[in-house]
Amino acid sequence: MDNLIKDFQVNCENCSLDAICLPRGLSRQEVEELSDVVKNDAVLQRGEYIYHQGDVFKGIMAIKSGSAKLVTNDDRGNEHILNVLLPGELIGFDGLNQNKHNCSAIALEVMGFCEIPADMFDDLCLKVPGIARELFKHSSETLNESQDLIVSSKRAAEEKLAMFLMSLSDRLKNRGFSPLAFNLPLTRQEMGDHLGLTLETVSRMLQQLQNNGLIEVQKKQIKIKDLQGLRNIYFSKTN
Amino acid sequence: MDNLIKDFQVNCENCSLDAICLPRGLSRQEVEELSDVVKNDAVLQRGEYIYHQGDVFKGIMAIKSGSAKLVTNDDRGNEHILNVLLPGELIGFDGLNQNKHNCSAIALEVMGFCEIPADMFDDLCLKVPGIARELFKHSSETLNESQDLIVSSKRAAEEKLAMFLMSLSDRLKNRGFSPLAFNLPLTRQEMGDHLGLTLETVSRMLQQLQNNGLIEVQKKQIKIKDLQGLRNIYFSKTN
DNA sequence: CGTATTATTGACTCCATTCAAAGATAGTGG
DNA sequence: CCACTATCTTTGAATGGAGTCAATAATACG
Repeated sequence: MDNLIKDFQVNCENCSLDAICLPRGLSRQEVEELSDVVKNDAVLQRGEYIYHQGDVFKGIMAIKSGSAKLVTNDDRGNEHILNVLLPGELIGFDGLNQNKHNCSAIALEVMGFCEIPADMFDDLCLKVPGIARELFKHSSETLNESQDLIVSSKRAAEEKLAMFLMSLSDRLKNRGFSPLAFNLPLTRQEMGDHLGLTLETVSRMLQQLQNNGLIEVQKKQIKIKDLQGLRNIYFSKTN
Repeated sequence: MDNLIKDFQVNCENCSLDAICLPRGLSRQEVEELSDVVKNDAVLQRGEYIYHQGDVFKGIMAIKSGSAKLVTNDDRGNEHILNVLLPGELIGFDGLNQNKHNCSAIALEVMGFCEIPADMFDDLCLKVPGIARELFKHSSETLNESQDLIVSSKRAAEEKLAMFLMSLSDRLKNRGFSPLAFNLPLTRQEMGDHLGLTLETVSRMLQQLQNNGLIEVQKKQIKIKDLQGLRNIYFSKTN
C-alpha cells in the first residue's frame, strides 16, 4: 500500500477519539490490528440511514463526527428515539442477537463513521485478545444508557428535559466540547420522541427552564446557566 | 473428583435449559469446557440478592429455576424494575462497563442460578471460540428487551399491562411452561414499578382486561382467555 | 388469633395531551 | 432579492387519563 496515501488516512492509530472509542483499552499492537479491519471513509447527510431496522447485521459502527439517532417505528407511525449518539460512541449491538438490526440508525447532521464489518466481527474477537472485552464494555454502556432512559420515563416532563440536557452536557464534555453551550441536533418533535413527550410540552418545558434561570434557549442553541440547578431538578426532589 | 457425586450434579451438559441458555450455539466440546468453569449450586429465597448495585462485577449468571428482578433505586426511594428474568435468561451484563454492577438482581421466589465468575470471564472468551459470540447475543437480547420497555413506556396503562402479560406468556411458552395460565411472580406494586404505573392503576387495568373478557385474574393467578385480543390492544390501535 | 402485607375500589386533582392558531425560519425558484 | 412553500416553534384553552388520598377487604404469616 502506498505510504503517501496511508499517511493522509485517518485510522484508529491516529484518530483523535481513541481515548473514548474502541481503542481506549487496547495495547498499541492491538490497535494496529483493529485498524486493519476498520473501514473509515463513510460520510452521511442528515436523514440518511446507517442501517435500517430489519437489515441483516451490518457490523459495529463508531461515530467519528456529527451525531445520529437510533430509531424504532411502531405500527401507529410513531417514532421512538432509543438513543442519541455522539462521536466516539458505538452502535450496532442491537443486531447481534438475531443477526438482524432491531432498530434503524439515522444521521442527525453531517456525520462520519467507521465500521467493523459483520464478517470481520468473530474473527477480530479471536485474533485480538482485548477487543471482545472492550466491545462488551461498550455494549454494557449502551445497556446502562437504556436503563437510565427507562428510569427517566417515569419522571415529570421538566425532569426529563433536565436529565436529557445534563446527559448531553456530560457527554460533550468527555469529548472535549463545551459542556455549557451547544446546539441540539434534534427538533422539538424528536426530543419528544426520545423522552416520551409531545413537541408542545418540550417547547413549554424548555421555556420553563429558561424562565427559572437554568438555561438560555434560542431555537436549537442551548446555554446552560446553572448546571447544578439542572442537576437538582432531576435529583433530590425527594421531599 | 468422585464420579458418583458428579453424576448427581446438574451441569451445562445435562441441563434441561441448554437450548435457551448459553449452550444453545455451542458445540459439544465447547459446552464441556463451559461446564467446567460454571458454578451451579446456588439457591436463593424471595427477596435475597444475587448482586447489589455498586458491587464489583461478579460474573454472568443464568437463572436455572424461579425468577428474579433487576432493580435500580432512585434517590426518592422509588424502585425501578428494569427487567423480570425467567429460567434460561442471563444477567450481569450491566457490570461489564465499569466493572461494577449498575443495578441489583433480586430473587422473586425460590430461585436457582449458575454463574460464570468474573475472574473466569476473559479467560473463557479466549479459550472457547463460540462463547464470546453467544454472550454477545444474550447481551444484545437484553438490550433489545430494554428497548421494548422504552417503547412501552409511552403507551397507555392498559396497553402496558397487555404487553407485559404477552411478553411473559411468550417467554414461558419458549421455556415449555403453559403460555395461557401462570402465576405472576410480582406484586401489583412491583408491576407498577416495572411499567411506570401506580399499584392502584395496575389493579384497575387488570380488572378492566378481565371485564373485557381478555384474561381471568385472581390475585397472582392469570389465565389468558383471548391472546389475540391482548395483542390487538398493544398493536394496531392505529385508527 | 392478631398483625402486616397486599389488593380493591371510589372520589378528586393535576399534569401532559390535544386541538387550534399564529409566528419564525430555511430553502427554492423566478 | 423577494415571494412562496414547507418545516419547525411557540403559545393558549380545554380535555382526559393516571396519580393521589382514603377507606375497606383479602391474604399471609408468626
